[in-house]
Order: sequence, then structure tokens, then C-alpha cells
Amino acid sequence: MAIDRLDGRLIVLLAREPRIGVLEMSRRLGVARGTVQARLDRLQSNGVIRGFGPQVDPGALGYPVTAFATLEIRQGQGADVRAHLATVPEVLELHTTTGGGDMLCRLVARSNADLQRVIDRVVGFDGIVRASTAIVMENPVPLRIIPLVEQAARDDDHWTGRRASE
Amino acid sequence: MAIDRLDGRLIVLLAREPRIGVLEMSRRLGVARGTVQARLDRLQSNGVIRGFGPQVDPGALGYPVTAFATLEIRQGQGADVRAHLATVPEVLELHTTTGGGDMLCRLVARSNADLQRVIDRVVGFDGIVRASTAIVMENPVPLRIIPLVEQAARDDDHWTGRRASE
DNA sequence: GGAATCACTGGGCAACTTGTGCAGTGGATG
DNA sequence: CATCCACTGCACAAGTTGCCCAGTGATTCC
Repeated sequence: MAIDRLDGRLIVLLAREPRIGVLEMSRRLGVARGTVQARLDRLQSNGVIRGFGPQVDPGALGYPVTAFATLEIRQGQGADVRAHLATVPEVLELHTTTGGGDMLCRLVARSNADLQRVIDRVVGFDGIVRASTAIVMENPVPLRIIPLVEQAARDDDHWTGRRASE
Repeated sequence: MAIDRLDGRLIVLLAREPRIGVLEMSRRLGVARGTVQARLDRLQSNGVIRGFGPQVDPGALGYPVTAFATLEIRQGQGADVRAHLATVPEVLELHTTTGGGDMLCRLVARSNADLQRVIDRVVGFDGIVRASTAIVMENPVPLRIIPLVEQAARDDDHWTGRRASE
């Protein structure tokens, strides 16, 4: 479950230069190719690395506007609302949360005007009582994982000295 | 900027089976290898595809708790707060927004108790006036892009006529 | 009309990488 | 002490990549 330093370096390396192969990684990390291969397999099979899908920029696709919408759901309608939102392509992710709202979703749109259309489509569903939207202006910290990986690798070291078990 | 059907199919294929090579893609898509290579290059150089970094699951790293925090910032302290938050590994992303709060950030933590530590660290900074946190319980729609890509590819067709094969 | 441009095809070639297997080493475990 | 396991280092066949080229049809420019 936890990762050690080599795992951490591997992930960071992979994050920085995703297209390099196993052989090149082994050279950079100073370990045998088989080791890298085994580590990678393990990281993927225990779910630390989910995959290597292309990171697509919605802006470049023509959807430069991002917003977060907090939704309030009528009791017992949760499943229907989830199913509804899953059918809207502009809904990039959806969470159910504690606190004021019941759900939080990330939306994109072609323009601020288009955002209205998206929100109408999102909210135009019976189970949704209220929605409040926050439009994203800037994104000072884009979705990242490297600092966390480095911390996780350090922490593991702290406890065990090196290798990860499982 | 816009993508056509072949681009769309390429991205979807890549999203579903990220480890396949250019040659295999050309076979699946029924086009020449050089075409796939040229398309991929174009998609990357115009920013539609940002990269192929590994998708790391914070849960598997030992951070199973996700939360969203809405922050209210003291006027004129925005830059300082951004810099502060960027140093916290548990801050996975940060947006400045319109609406009630001034910023919205995604956090992870090792446990609900640990979340308190993270929030304290996030909020323990002078420019932050108030924070309200929503803990994620479920994630019915994980971050996705395929439906949007498919819509964008369809829309492009609508305007330009079908360039790509069936 | 005619020329130039462009995306795509299909082929070839050398260099490289991958998947796989295997023997050997050293540290940890019981 | 015997065992297990991660790791190394080597080897080989098969496959892939990067890069080249000539040819074709469609579109655009002069």
C-alpha cells in the first residue's frame, strides 16, 4: 500500500517524462530493467497507478470556461440525479459531500453564455432543488500529485527504512 | 483547435488503452501509421493532449479522504495565499472563483482526523479569513473527459463536414 | 486552367525496446 | 541453517519506432 523511495522516484520520473520506456527509466533510476518492470506492475496492480490516459485540456477542445456547482438534492432522489448528471458531457466529475450542499460537480462550457445552457441542463431535473455556481477565474495550482507522492515516499522511509511491503 | 472524428476516436482509443503504440492504433483506426503519428503530434503541439502522466490514486497512496474547501481571502492577499497553498502537498488543486468564496481547493488526507491537521495547515495563514469544508463521501462520476471529447468531435463534424472515416 | 499545397497512403530500413526466461547475489525471516 | 524474495545482469526473438520516400486525390491560390 505504501510506497518507498524508489517507487516515488519512479512515479515522479514518469510524471515528468511520460513517454520514456522501461529501459530508459531503469537507466535514469540506476536500477535493473526487471526491477522497474516489477515495480511498475506492482504499482498498477495495487492501484497506486490507475493508468496513463491522455490528459486532455478542455480549453483546447473549445471549452475554456470551468465552474463548480453545488447542488442541493431532494431527499431520496440521489440516484436519479447521479444518473442524470452522468449523461451530461460537460459534467467532468461529480462528488457527493457533507455540508451545505449535497453534491459538488465540475462543469465546463464554451463560454459564459454557454455555461447558462449547461447549468440549465444540469439543474433541469426534478430531483435538484437548488444549485449555486462558482465560475473559475484562475487555476493557480492545476491538479497535481507529485508533491503528495514525494511526501508519501518520504513517510514510508521514515517508518520502514526502505522497501514497501504488502 | 477543434477536433474531427478521427481525432476524437484517437483520443478515446488512447484513453481506453493507454499503453498501445502508434502502430497498433493505426491498425485499430484503419489509417496509416504516419497519419496517427501526425495527428498525435498535432494534438500535443496544439495543447489538446497535455501529456500522458500516470494517474495516481491518492487513496492507494494512503490518503483516502478527499475534501473541497472554500476559502475567503483578505483583500490583496491573494498572491500570498496562492504561494502558501502551493507548498502544501495535500492541496491537489486550487482555483480562484467568483461567488461566495474567493478560492476553492481540493484536499486529501490520511483520515478524517488527519483532515483537521491539513485544514489547520491550509488555514493557518494570515491572508485567509474563513474556510468552509465539504468532505467527499462518494464519487459517482470520477474525473472524465471522453464524453466531452466525443461531443467536441461530433460538433466539429457538424460545422466542417466529415473529414474522418467511419 | 494550371500549379502549389496538404493530408494521407503504403512501403522500406536500421536501431531500439519489449517480453521473457534464467542463473546468481545478498539481506531478512523463521 | 534453510528459505524466501527483491534485485542484478545477461541473452534472445519478436515487435515497434523514427525516419525516409514516392504516389494520390482534394483543395486552394494565381
